[in-house]
Amino acid sequence: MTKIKRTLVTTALPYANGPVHIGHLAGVYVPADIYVRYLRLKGEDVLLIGGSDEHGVPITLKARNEGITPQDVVDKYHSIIKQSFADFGISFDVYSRTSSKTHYETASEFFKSLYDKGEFLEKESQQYYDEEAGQFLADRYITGTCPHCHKDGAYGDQCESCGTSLNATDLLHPRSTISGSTPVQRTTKHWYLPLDKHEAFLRQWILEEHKEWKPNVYGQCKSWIDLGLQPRAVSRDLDWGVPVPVEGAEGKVLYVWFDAPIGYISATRELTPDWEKYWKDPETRLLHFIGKDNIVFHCIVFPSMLKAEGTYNLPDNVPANEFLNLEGDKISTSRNWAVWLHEYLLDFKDKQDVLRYVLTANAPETKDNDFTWKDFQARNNNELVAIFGNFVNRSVVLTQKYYNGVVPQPDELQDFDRETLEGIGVFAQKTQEALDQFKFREAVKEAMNLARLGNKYLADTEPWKLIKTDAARVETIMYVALQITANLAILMEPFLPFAAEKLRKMLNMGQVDWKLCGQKQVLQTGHSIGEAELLFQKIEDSEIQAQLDKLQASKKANEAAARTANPAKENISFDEFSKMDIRTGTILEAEKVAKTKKLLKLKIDTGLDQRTVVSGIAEFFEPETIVGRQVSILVNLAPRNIKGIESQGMILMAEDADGRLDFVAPQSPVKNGSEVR
RNA sequence: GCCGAGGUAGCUCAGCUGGUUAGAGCGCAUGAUUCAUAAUCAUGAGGUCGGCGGUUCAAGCCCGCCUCUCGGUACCA
Repeated sequence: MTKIKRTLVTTALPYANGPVHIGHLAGVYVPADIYVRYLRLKGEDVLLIGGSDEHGVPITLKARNEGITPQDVVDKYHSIIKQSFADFGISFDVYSRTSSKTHYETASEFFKSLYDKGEFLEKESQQYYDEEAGQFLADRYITGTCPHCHKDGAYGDQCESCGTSLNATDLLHPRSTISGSTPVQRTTKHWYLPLDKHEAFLRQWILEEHKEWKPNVYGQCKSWIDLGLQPRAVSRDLDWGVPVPVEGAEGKVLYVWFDAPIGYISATRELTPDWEKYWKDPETRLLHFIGKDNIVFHCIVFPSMLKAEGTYNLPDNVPANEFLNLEGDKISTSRNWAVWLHEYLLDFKDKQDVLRYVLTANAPETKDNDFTWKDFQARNNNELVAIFGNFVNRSVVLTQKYYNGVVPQPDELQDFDRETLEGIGVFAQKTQEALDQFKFREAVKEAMNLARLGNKYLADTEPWKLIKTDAARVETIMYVALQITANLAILMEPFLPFAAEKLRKMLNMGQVDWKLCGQKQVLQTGHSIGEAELLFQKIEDSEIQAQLDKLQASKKANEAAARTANPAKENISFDEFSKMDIRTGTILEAEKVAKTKKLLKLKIDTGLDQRTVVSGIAEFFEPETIVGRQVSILVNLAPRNIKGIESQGMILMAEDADGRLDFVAPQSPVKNGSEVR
């Protein structure tokens, strides 16, 4: 086992096409920040790396839609994100961006290094090219008719109507969304990272040597490796990104997934000339904090890149979190179903620690979790205010009242005093053990337990009563209570840095010294503390209601948007319409197609014949309930084999805004085989 | 369908290599208390550990089947 001298912590680079929300925070930035603050307090050599991920097609699309440049888009979001992180207290050593000059150089060098070593495959393929715009088209820039469901408006990579992932070259009637022209296929060359060649290594490295990774991470890796790894293109034909640094690669950039993780390296390089020490010295430990959507990149793809390059360390652990939901629904940027960090910071001024606490105490460590405003309020009022803030306030107020703020001289300790002082060490120890294992939820709970210990100590000793009868005893009691208070000022620092600092100021403690954490004497007798000040404020119902109203408003806006029907397709002639032969028919039999989720095999009496149709409606209808129903069926659609069944025709369905399907059929019984027109 | 992760008190979660009456916090009830932002402290109620079957002296934990949730993947004429 190599001795660890330093730690490099990376946090997933937020994509610069929108601000940061609580899901990002809970999954990545809050735990990473807690961990790094903890290591720093222990005096360890550690760096926290972050930055904005600014390349990729979605950003170019957003720029085009808004009539601005991609650089404008990323400039806008990069500054919002960077500022909100800073205000929130995520203690990055560097927060960079992938549009920086250093990153272009680093990513180019990295590519060049793998290229020179022959680690890439070169492959030519057919891609669509827009002759009017003079450029190759990314999949998202092409729309056309889906070859599966025959709906218009499918994208080159996916049909949003039926959900199928596509190759752009499969689309019928493709159109460029840039110029509207019909693109032509051209041959283009790309480089591929042969992940399949690294499979044996990955199997050994992850499945054998990293059994200690979190179950969700380990399991997902195993799933992917067992599924078989494919070569992955590392370049694309696009003009936004890091140019591929080889001859004859004009108009090609590095694929965003390839350049983004290299952003960690670039950022480190911007930070320190010693960057190689953090990336290549085997005595450095590399940790990636990410969300579960990023597991494949950080456990399979990026390590393969690093391994192929040959001089870099591989990650030691990848403590990926699950997802956070919001009030029962999935967080969504496009649907504006989120609590945005920059808005939170305005709505809840100086309450960074409240959000940090709630997201830590309710972190999605082992499974998806739900954030609710009611829980947010309860945790603030019942835990931060009532347990932690209240205990601190009690001990400081009493000290002011009895001793003018001077830490008293303890008299002889009783057993209960000794047990309580021992308890400080126990909770400090438990907190640290949990932090060492990335169990942040448990860690913050143990830290809170120290405050509970304080409340219990005061309740049991009742100094406000003894002050009248046994003043000497009260000196001991207040001494002990103050040691707990001072310990809290240290122990809470990783979790609640703002409150911890305020508390240290209140106690006139000066700099945090983690070595004192868990000690029985942190404040010396005779030391003067300041006036009591509330660490946390109660949050009123009205504030919570305002947030709920805000969410309700975006829900309404979404519903309104969903009600807007898609624009009409271009006109066709009557002849074109009459080519379609639609008839009424009756479902005679229906059964689920084995091993599928959506498919029903239907037998239809079309009035002409009885035929079999496979239809993707199983999610909405039980087979037995639709037998006997009349339907409309397109009878002259070319037959197609689906899951080994010849499907002869297509049942017409209407799709509701939420994706629900319903039959399009006559209102009253009509003879089977009647023409629909 | 296949792969992965989950399903433990009303809510959020712990439960080590299977071992005595299954735990914590919040919420709830009762009592104590007033230094404190009606905060705190104590006590209590509440669980057929998703379901069925099996292995075992013993299963929340192991095995098989089923079921629900989340993610990935296949299917959608």
